[in-house]
Amino acid sequence: MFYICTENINTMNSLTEENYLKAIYKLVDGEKVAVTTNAIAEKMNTKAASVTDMLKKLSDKKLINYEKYYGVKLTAKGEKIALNIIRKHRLWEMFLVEKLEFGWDEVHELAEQLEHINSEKLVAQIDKFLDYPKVDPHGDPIPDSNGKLQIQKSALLSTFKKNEVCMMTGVVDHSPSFLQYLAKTELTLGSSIRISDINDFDRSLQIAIGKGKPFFISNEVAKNILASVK
Amino acid sequence: MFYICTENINTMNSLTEENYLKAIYKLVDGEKVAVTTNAIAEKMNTKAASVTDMLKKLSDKKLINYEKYYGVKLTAKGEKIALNIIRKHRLWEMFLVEKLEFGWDEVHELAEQLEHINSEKLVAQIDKFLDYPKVDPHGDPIPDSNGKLQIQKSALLSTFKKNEVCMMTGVVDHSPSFLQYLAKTELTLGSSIRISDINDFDRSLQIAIGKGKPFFISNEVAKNILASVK
DNA sequence: AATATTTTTTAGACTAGACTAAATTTTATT
DNA sequence: AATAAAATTTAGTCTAGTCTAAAAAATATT
Repeated sequence: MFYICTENINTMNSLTEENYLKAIYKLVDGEKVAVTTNAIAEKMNTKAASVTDMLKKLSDKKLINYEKYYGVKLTAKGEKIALNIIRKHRLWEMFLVEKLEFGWDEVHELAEQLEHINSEKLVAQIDKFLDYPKVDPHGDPIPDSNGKLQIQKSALLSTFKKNEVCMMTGVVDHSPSFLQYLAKTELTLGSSIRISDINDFDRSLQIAIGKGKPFFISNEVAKNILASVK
Repeated sequence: MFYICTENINTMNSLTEENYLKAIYKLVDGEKVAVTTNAIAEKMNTKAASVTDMLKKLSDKKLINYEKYYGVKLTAKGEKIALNIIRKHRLWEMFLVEKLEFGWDEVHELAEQLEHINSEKLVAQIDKFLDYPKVDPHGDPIPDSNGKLQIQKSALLSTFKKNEVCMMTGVVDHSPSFLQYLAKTELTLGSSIRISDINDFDRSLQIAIGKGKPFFISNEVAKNILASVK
């Protein structure tokens, strides 16, 4: 059963409130479990006591369902707001990479600022300007203006078998250091990857991109690359 | 005598501090007089008492010279920060109009948000993307990255004489209603204007744009249009 | 020059959001 | 089941920025 939120989400929420909603959304991550106070505190780089205060506030605003000592879930409205922020974040990242020559490892922090700019028209125009992209520079799906998210079915590169061919669709680790490492290889979104060998010793892979010559990647790297069968 | 600020202006200032500095800069407007507390309060839509508090704070940070009961002036550093915000504001306005199909009457509010985004690279790239514009969509000059402002020598359209030809370079009134009025005429930045007649009765003007046919504008309108001799 | 008016500042209070320390509730361990 | 440990909440404090009301200084008026 699905509830779709038709409420107007463009009531003013503070920057802090928006960041809490986003953090809760990311901690839920598809699962139906309630999010704990400590988990939010860690994600927000703040203390549990501060989180409790904010949870009361968000609960009063009907953006989360909050039960003392139990945890929180987003309401339909809260989730829609969170998805709208994520939409803006990913569209801005795409804009920075596609139009302003930013590297995919340097857009995150800046998008954290830009995602809070409040203007429906701006978002719509950026979307149009980019020709309605479906994923951001890291392969993460961009929610549509109704907060609908296209779920992409991808698996970790580490789960593919020898000689299989797949296409890189995203990354798990978004850290600049990992993205910078990838930039040194030929591994980018859309790369056609063939697993030419798997080494039993350390589970490292030998892969080839397109018709290029094979090279090694560690199992650690393979576990942070998303790919879909062709 | 001119003092050029070579200090790093990228120390963090709050959004509120930035808005105060901008307000003070705009109130000084080239003149050397000190700005009064009440004037700032009015511009910031706040109360004089709140302004006094902030002036102390900005004074402690060496961004303004503040003497009790006398008024304030920006220090070189304060002025540089203000100009940097104005630079960002005008570049964003230009971006919205040139790239995202915004009208010149609807960009101001949005640019008020965008001007506080903190990223040197972003500003540099937007500037480059727009091919280093010298003026914003309203004809206001865009300060360069050192905070230098190209002063444009323009006069009010109401000061020109009969049969003179000039080019529209800007507007005095930036309100959406005035800009929307102009959009209904052919008066835009760069328009070649010939004063075909001046009516003694109400000081209204008959003007022609390029080779178009003449039409009337009130003196009130003429007083809000900037133009330079060809 | 004395008084009235306006402007500005001070003093004290409020809100959002954060913190520490203490209290409470839940969960884990014996 | 009793107790220990961990998680969470409460209570009280702090800062930034705002406010009102009162005090002080500057300006204007008689």
